[in-house]
Amino acid sequence: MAASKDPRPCSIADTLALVGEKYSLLVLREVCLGNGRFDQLVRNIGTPRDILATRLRRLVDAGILTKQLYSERPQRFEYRPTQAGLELEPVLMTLMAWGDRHLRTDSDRPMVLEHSCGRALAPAVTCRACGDEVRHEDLTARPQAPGWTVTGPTAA
Amino acid sequence: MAASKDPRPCSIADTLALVGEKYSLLVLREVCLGNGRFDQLVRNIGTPRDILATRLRRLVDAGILTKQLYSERPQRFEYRPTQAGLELEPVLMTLMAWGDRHLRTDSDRPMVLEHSCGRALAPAVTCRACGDEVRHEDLTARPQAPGWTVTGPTAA
DNA sequence: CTGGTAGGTTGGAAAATCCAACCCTCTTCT
DNA sequence: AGAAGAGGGTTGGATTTTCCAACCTACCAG
Repeated sequence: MAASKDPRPCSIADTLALVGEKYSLLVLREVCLGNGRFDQLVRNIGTPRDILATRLRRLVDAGILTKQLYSERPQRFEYRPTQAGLELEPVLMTLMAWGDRHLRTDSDRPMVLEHSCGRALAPAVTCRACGDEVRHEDLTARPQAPGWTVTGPTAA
Repeated sequence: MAASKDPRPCSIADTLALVGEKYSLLVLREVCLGNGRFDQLVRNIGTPRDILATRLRRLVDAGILTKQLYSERPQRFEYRPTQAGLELEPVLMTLMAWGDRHLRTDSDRPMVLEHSCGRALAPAVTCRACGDEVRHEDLTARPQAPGWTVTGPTAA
């Protein structure tokens, strides 16, 4: 992940630098589902074992996963999300919702998340301040760093 | 992007197959900000030009971006999000919110999104059915495909 | 007619990925 | 006791992507 040149400073880019490599978010998906063992991860994600090992190290280093001992003898480990890892679940939910809507039909959904209210989860992103669902037209981007402008209808 | 073996069928994985390659979501970020020209993208993202060209083709093919002519002579193009592309903005918002919270201090934020309600956007993911903010413990995963289980506290 | 801008393409070196095979430590079966 | 797993990785070498600088085309301005 060579960060080229002098790109716009951005939390999206910084977050993707941690979890944007191939398979990383799928590891998080499985770990959030409770499938945190190495062989489960290999099977459920379909990743090469060596790549998985490097991703796991990276996610643990980043504080997104922890390695928990679940058996002393033989020593066996399981990966679990930290609080920070759990806070990435909204990213997974929005990705999943998009795929369900644009890449599949209603009858074709490979997984349904049921919310405690009893309905299948349809996630909406809302503004914590006013509660309204966030639409593109309601956003104004205000770059804080000098020199980084925004030209579109969303401009500041 | 070789999809190995026989992984869990999943809309997250399918969506990432379209937008999960390096730089793709940053392209979408810039395009959503209105910076859709080739050289703007190169400068703001810091991507090699050839990779950018490949990503743009892929995103246009996927129906996430469109290539708009904005000048006849000389022929000049600009990339813009389609409706489907705009519907990926929630992914960007949740990624940005995570980075702002975990990778930065409050005074250090490189960009602030202002919502039409007048406050800086703090996005929350809520259940469209009941309106509550979605917490990890309130979700139950129900795999629809046979053979794909979930073992954790989130299990079905 | 020289230089500059916009939007790319090309070729070769460097890095990441993929895959199969292997290793080590237990536990269980016979 | 010996053989066969299961779990959790590591290693070596072939393949694929990325990276980077240079180049190309079309047009416009001085």
